[in-house]
Amino acid sequence: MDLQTYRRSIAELKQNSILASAREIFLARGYSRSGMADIARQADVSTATLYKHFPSKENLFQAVVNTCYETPPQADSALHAGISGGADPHGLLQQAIEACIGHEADPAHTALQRMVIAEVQTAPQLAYDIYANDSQYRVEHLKKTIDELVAHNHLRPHDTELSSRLLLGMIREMMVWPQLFGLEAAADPEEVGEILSAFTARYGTATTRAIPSLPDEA
Amino acid sequence: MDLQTYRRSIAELKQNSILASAREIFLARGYSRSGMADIARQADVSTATLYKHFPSKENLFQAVVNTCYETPPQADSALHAGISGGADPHGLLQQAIEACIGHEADPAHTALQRMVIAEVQTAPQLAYDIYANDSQYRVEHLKKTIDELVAHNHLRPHDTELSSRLLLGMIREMMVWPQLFGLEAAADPEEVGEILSAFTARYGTATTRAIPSLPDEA
Amino acid sequence: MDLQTYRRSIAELKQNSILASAREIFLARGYSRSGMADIARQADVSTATLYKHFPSKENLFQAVVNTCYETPPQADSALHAGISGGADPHGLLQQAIEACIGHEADPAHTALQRMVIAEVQTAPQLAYDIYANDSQYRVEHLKKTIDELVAHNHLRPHDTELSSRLLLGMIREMMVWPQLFGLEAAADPEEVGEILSAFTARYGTATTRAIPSLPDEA
Amino acid sequence: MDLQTYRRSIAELKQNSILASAREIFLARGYSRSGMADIARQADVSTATLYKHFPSKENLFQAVVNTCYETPPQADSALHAGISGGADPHGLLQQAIEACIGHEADPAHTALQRMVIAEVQTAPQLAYDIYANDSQYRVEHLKKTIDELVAHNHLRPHDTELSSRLLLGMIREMMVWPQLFGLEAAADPEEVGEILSAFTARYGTATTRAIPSLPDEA
DNA sequence: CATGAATGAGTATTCATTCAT
DNA sequence: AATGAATGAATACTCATTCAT
Repeated sequence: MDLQTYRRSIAELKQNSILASAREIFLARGYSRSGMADIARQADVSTATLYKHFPSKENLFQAVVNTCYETPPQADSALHAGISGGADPHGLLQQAIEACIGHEADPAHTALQRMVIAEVQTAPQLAYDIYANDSQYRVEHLKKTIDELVAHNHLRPHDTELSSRLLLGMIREMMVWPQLFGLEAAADPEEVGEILSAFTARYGTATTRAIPSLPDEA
Repeated sequence: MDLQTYRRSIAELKQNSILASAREIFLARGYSRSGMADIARQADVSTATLYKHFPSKENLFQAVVNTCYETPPQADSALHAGISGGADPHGLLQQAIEACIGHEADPAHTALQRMVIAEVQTAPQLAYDIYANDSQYRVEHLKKTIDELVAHNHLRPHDTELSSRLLLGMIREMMVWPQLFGLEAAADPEEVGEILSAFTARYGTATTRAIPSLPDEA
Repeated sequence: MDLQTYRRSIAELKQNSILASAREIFLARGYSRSGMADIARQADVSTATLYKHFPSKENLFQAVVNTCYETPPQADSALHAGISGGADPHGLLQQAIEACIGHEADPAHTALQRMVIAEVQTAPQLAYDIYANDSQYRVEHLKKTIDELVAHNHLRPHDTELSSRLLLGMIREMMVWPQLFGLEAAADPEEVGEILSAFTARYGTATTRAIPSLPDEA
Repeated sequence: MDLQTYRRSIAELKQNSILASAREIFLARGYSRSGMADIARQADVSTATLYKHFPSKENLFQAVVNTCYETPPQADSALHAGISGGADPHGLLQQAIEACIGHEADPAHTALQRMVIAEVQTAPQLAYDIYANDSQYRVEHLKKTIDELVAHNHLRPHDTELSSRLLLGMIREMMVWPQLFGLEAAADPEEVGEILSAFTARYGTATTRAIPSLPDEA
């Protein structure tokens, strides 16, 4: 039985090595320009071994994509701590937005999206899954904060699902879209501030709405 | 000299034929799955002729992408006519948004974006150009309307460049993003309405801002 | 010693298991389309064990082919019983022919022949052995009956080795040859009758020869 | 137009070169052990060119098989000349048999049959075609002579289709079967004589039947 | 100047065989 | 002694690009 465990651990090591190699190469070159031989070489295994672990290029690709979504659930304790302690509602929203930016601005994440987008025609299901998973993930994250603020009367009750998406859209326009086309996009505080203002202008209560104003309004 | 003109016209015809064929095939199959031989066959020229006109696949691809942006600037006469005639400001904004949606929802446009995104690593300059051109085009279109509305005091003075981008971001989140991942996305009037409300809430004057309200506000 | 015997019996079991598995797979798919891994899996042993028992694919193939010829010689008691009891000589010959057909029509037998023929260039000795073994087997079977009939004066004395081969040739033309090429071949009584007639016409005595006549002979 | 003819002639040369190379390699090694690269190399073309001419290995194989059956129709003038001139009926039959042997004993023919037999499971239609074509060809050839002899009362009227097949079966047993298994088989005059005798014993008229007799008959 | 035939360097995938445990 | 993971060499097939005519 010891042998089995040993072998399993070895296999896991190799598999991880392959996945890492594949991830790197796929992200760097895209799906079709990545060769199985290259991936194998970089993972220090033979192509045959590679195929023992992943029966096809597509399969390997999917596995790579999946590993990119196995992110450990990050503690959102800061949020709850803050809201109960009467923390600044603007600060909380801003934090949520910046967290979202942090995720979306990850170059690996962008590269992954590029690949999936490139393979929509070939692997529509994968693209659908990624879209659903990804958008859902981001929206839920934002929505949780927004719902919290609504619950504490810092935002007016409304369709928070939709408002989250609009918020996400503004963030993406600023951060993700340029990156997707290869541009470096840094989070500009002014832009983040304007996004925040636009959001509170629509969904804030009298208090929260009042704070950020247009430059020309006295 | 006549012979030269004749030859030049023939060459132009062939070039156009090649471009049309390449456009169709590229859009249908994506860059890497498109073969030069297929493009040549469909364009009814030899591969050698194809290579005379476009010295490489990448070059041809760039040319194809460029042709897609040589669309004639459509007359927006309706806008100016409307605004002078005291037309409904909400209606005008909505028209602008819907025009934007109409452009972005074009499947060919989406396919093109997919391809350019897929080739960012290979052709970063092209991707940059497309991003700049495309976003600029859409933003300018929206900005023109917004500026017009500002000029007529239907919106408050503000950084319309930025507000246009935020507006575009919300539109894209609803329309472009799903399509990019292969999902069908239809323009939902409610969503469009909410986008409009969010925009006017932030940038509208007292009059325009008041009209659409959250359901729970009396 | 007990341990050794035990081990030997285990080894024999495995060997048989491997042979059975290999036989099935070889016959079903042919030599080159059969994989050692598949054979091992079906025999429920590891590939290494398989290679311990049979050092190469070709070796295994030869062993398989050989097992197919280790069929126990079936008792032809019916024959001797019949001939002493003054049984119908035509009936006896017909029985022998039909027994031959029965053997040759076995799909497994045909598949085996196909494989051996396919591998003549690779394993000429094996092919030679099979040819010798197989033809000898069939010829001897027929010859025994023929000799018996000669002994009882139902056929004239002659080179029965040669006549057996001619008889076998006629049978094979009707049964084996089509099957070898994948056609279904059923034993047509008329054809069998004609073979019989042809045989007795040449080798029969006045009595036996007379019985089956050409349609146009009065 | 001259260019076209030139190119066509070149293409034909290459195609023939490929076919010759493929024929040789296929016949020497069998289908599955023959590599397209080897065939291309021997034909002095690139694999890509090979694939331009024959879109797949199977296709090439079929083409090779077909070329083996494009034998020029041999003049059978000897037959008709002979029969009208009152030639020896035994001699005519013997000639037909020997012609048949000549064809069947061709090593290339045997190798071809081996290959087709080996690929029955993969290409059943091809095997069927070859079987039908080949057997039909041989049978017809024999049948023509037999019919001729019947017409001239040298053989009794009978089902010549069937008798041809029986004759072919005897020939094949002596010549083809051993060769198929890799044995050299030479035409033994005694055996041919016996085949002839067996045939005339059954189908000959009183005259023709009488000539060759069993050694033990006075 | 246009052609289409030709190519070489690649592609993913398979398999008989061996080796560390 | 048995395992199953590992391998290297091979396989059929493709494609962007060039060259002789």
